[in-house]
Amino acid sequence: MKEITQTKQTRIQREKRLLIQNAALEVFSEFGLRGATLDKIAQTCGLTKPNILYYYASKDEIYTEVLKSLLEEWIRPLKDISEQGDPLTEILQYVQKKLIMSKTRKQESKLFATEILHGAPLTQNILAGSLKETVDEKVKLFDKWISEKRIAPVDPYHLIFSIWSMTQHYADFDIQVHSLLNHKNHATIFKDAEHFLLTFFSRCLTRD
Amino acid sequence: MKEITQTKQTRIQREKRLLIQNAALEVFSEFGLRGATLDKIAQTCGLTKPNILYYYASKDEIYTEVLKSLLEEWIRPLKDISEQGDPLTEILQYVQKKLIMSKTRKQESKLFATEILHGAPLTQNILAGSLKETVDEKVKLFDKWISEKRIAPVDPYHLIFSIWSMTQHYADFDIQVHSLLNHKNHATIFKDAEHFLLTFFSRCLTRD
DNA sequence: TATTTTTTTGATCAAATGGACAATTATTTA
DNA sequence: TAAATAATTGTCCATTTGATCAAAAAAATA
Repeated sequence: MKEITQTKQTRIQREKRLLIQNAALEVFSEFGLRGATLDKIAQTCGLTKPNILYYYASKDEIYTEVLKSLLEEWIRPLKDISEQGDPLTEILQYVQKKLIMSKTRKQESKLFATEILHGAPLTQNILAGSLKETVDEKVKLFDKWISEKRIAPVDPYHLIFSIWSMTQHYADFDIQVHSLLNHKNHATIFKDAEHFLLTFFSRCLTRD
Repeated sequence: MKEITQTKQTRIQREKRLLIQNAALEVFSEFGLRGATLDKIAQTCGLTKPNILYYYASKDEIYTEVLKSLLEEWIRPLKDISEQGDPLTEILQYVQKKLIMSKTRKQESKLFATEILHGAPLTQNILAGSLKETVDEKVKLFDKWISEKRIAPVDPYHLIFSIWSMTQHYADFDIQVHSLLNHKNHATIFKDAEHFLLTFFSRCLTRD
């Protein structure tokens, strides 16, 4: 097996690794790290189990890689919040982006949630690292906006938590949401959710 | 092994079953259904594995029982919302109760979240049953309050989702919350969260 | 095309794990 | 206290599963 650190990857290596990652995301997000089996991943991507272990040293390595590539994408929208823009618009846009991610990246959301829920064994350094950095930066920005009276005073950390929790809820708890809404049309639910969230955060952030 | 359906349970049966349930809650909430092992549960409560299987037919049966007893308690505060009380006060009190549950019943919250996240294989009937019943009832009440202009107009279903998601976030994602808040004192975090949530929902529900 | 390198897989292993069971011990009941 | 019932445990089993490896097949390279 080739070293992961090598710079040159063959075409086949690139293709197969991606194939495995996609299958792994599907299986891990549904069953969790321990519930997922190499057999299921193999079956999902149409490879044999030893073949998978030719590309990845272990099940844990697959899990770690899937999670890593997910996390970057996960943080990005937060980084996009711009000091130049209108505060309320910027924040509401962030809410919208997060909600869209819940709709289009449900598997990623669930995988991330499961990871944190079970103690973030493989993510703790990232949580304390690049995520924390970005969050702290935006918290400062929010505090600035508050002191300039451009948004209503709220604890910026908890504001961010509220955006995360409310948007991700539609991905992570989709079973419950659909069940309670009589299995209403998927698009309708997200349209309603968007309207609710934008109203909600507008009201909350424009109060004196 | 005695039938579960029998009415008379011996003292030992009652004690040991409770012992097992508590240990199971601890282990299941940390590792999930598949990650939890009978050995771990046995070790946690100081019994032997065969002894556990003397009281429960299978691992799944333990899981189901723990989850069932959890769900009743989980729904209760929602039922407490009273038509007689002041609308805003009633809703804010519900928020507070849910937040307290996140603080004092973290394991239950995590177990429930994991269950829903992974497709609610053992809970779907309850979701569609007694929980849905209670939710629908309170949604009607909220709609009534809105039509009477006693609270601001919002989609009641999504309002409930927002309360659930924001409060449970402090239990389910505690690792992330603590990590981002520099491992600040536990009590302080919940005090801040409470203040944030009450401000948040007040603003949102008193807008015209 | 011949040689080398990469990729694939069937067979297999060892550890973990849910569960069974008979034998033993403790408790209750008559 | 003796008999009956309940509780406990050591031992064992079958299955699952992550991982190994040597041999075969395919692809790249010279």
